[in-house]
Amino acid sequence: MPPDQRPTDAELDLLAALWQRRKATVRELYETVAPDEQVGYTTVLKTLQIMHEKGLVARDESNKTHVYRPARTARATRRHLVRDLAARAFAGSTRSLILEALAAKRPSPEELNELRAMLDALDAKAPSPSEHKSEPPAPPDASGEPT
Amino acid sequence: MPPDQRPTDAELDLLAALWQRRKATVRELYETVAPDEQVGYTTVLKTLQIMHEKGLVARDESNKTHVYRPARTARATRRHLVRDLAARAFAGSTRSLILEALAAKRPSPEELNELRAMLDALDAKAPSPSEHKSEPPAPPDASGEPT
DNA sequence: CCGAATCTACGAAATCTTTCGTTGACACCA
DNA sequence: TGGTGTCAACGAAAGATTTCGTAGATTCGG
Repeated sequence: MPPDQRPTDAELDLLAALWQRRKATVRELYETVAPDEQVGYTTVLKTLQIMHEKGLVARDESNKTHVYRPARTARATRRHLVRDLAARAFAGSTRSLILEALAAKRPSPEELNELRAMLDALDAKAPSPSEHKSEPPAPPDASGEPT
Repeated sequence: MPPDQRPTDAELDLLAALWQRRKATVRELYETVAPDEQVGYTTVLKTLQIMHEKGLVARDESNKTHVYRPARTARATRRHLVRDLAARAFAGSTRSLILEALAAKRPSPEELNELRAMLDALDAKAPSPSEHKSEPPAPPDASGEPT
């Protein structure tokens, strides 16, 4: 029953679309996703229904045409995915995941400065002991989607 | 035939064990992995055979007891996984993946300095145009496993 | 040489994921 | 009102992954 499963590939495609739109109908998602992936309308519908069962999305059923939205924020899901990948492929080390990500795509000088700024912001706040309670003071969300 | 598939979860467990040992027999991997995961010997064997078909591992068949080793370096596979996650969950942005990873586990001051050093090392080498040819000048592998 | 232990290969069940066809409800409009 | 179109629900096929049992070969110790 853990409401925190890792989305499958097909599910993640839909989540990604939902992160951009905040909310959407099946048809909207179908039209967004169908050009890339090669899927039919009912496939999208069914996947959303499964995601709803799993608690990955919430939906508004007050109208005939249901409106879906992510059950968690993009940030929360993404963080979960990063942690999961760190656990499975980086022996639990988020740090070495970051190092590898840096190597994976060499950042531009601007991005390097941005990252530096991020690091400075992080140790400005004395390394807090509480790993679980408080959110790390929202680092600038560079992703473009709504938080 | 692309020899570059994303390892499945079960496969990644075995790969992780192989990254540590560099090479191992089925039994060794079984004993490594069985306590955590709950799997039988032949499951491990079968999975390795499949991984061999897929080109994820190579094996020495000169003795009756085959010896397996990763077909690619941990770094290459990890980088692939990072890129893949960036593509699927971060709209292709490795940078925002990194930012999320920083938020996921606040690094200690030492780690922050390490990361800073890494950034400095990166822009010391003028951002090379060639994205494909040369490896980024091996950043210190902080992961503990053999490269 | 014999039996026990160990190994690979293979097949197939069990499970999870992805896909789509069909059905019935409902809405719209000519 | 009746036809057309859109919708959710459902079931089930197709595909991928994970699991293990069984069979046959090899090795090893007595």
